[in-house]
Amino acid sequence: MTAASIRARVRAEMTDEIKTVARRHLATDGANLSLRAVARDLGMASSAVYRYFASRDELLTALIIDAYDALGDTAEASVSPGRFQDRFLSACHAVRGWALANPHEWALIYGSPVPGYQAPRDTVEPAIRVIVLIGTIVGEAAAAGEIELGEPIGGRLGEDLAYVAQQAAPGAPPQIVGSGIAAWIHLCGAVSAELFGQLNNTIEARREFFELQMRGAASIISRPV
Amino acid sequence: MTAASIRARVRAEMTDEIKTVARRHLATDGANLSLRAVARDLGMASSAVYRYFASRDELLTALIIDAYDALGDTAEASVSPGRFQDRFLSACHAVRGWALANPHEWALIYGSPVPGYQAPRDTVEPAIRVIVLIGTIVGEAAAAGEIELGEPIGGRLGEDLAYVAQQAAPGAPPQIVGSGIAAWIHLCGAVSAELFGQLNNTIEARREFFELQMRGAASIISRPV
DNA sequence: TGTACATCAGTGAACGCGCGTTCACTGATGTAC
DNA sequence: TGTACATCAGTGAACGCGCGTTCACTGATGTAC
Repeated sequence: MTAASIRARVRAEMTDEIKTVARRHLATDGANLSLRAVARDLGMASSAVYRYFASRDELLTALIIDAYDALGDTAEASVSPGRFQDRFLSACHAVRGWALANPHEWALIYGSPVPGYQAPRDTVEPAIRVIVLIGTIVGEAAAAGEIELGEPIGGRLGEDLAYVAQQAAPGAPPQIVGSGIAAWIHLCGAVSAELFGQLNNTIEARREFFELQMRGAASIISRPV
Repeated sequence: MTAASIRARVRAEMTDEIKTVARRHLATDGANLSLRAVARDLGMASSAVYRYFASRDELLTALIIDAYDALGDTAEASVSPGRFQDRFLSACHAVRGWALANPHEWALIYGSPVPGYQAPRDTVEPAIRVIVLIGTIVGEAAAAGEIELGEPIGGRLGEDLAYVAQQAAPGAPPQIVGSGIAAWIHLCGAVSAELFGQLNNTIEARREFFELQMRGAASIISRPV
């Protein structure tokens, strides 16, 4: 191993360490996490962090990308061949499981936008992994004839959906793409509701309730309204 | 009008003015709104605000309660007698309309929790107005026979739902309460997705897509899975 | 009606704190000859 | 192999800022007799 590559590895490890500590700070500070506090926890001068991240926002961006990727990895890994509903539910439970294990990272990517923070372009690709996964599951089920097609969707919405289909799931019927996005939105809403406290003192059987909801979403996809 | 009541009115007006300015600051600062900045905008010393609110958190609480109440008023006012689906969709569109008009207040009440902020008890009652409204709509439709009952729900979730039904909609079958809560969660998820940017560069026909989703939610309620 | 007192809104200075970012620097480590 | 130089991680002080909250105070307005 060359000296240069050792240096690169040490640098990568330090970068990871900063991100790990920063992730911990998400719990207490949310998206207002403080560079100085992170540096303090690492026992280094706050200015040293600037060797690794050009600004606080860049660190935040790195955390966001990592969160999307970790969630994407988890969701993708959870899906194995099988029937539509099983695959869909696996993905949903994987998303929920990751979110429960990493609530503050979930809030970072699916919570209220951080005022003044503008996500750069390179967040887009990791950001769409879950919806692309759901699109794939739904598209394959449609191709396998497991899904009844609903009425075609016209108007502006029909065009939007046709465009998304063309970009992300060529060949998939637009109305299926619409159901897929709707299911994904319900999924995110269900996870956020649980995580952000909307079910407190109301529903304790959360996994069952989540499953009930996602079965409903799946049923709309396979037997549309 | 007695002198005392004049003073009380002036005080109430000043309180309102502070809240109005603070609401404006939600747009730029989110839930980190700064008491000093609010006072500055009002042309008064920051310490003067303490005549009206004991702390920053108390001001935040007032904004939260007001937001829940404004949303509750709007939703309740939108619902007139009629068939189940119309009533439900009216409520959904009213919620979405209010959220689009007041995005930062929506984020305050349905976005990620503010780190370190603990909502006091008096936020609970305003907070549940929308879900209570949906519960009422669903319950009345069930009583009128517009809704097919699904399979009874057993286990822990069944108990939770039975308890909620007993508290909030006496007489309503628990499985209907479950569908109502699920629909409300999808509603919140759909509004948040639109507001928090999840549909950017994907779906432009937002109202239509929202309607499609809420029709789906309504259909699950009236013809359960 | 007039006067003494109480109430209360608002001021301005201060406390003690934390923040992001910059900058000149030190010293270790690597590279080229 | 030894030396001169370049690279780069990390330091510590500083800049300029904003924050929530407290406190002693002023002065206007209301109340009780």
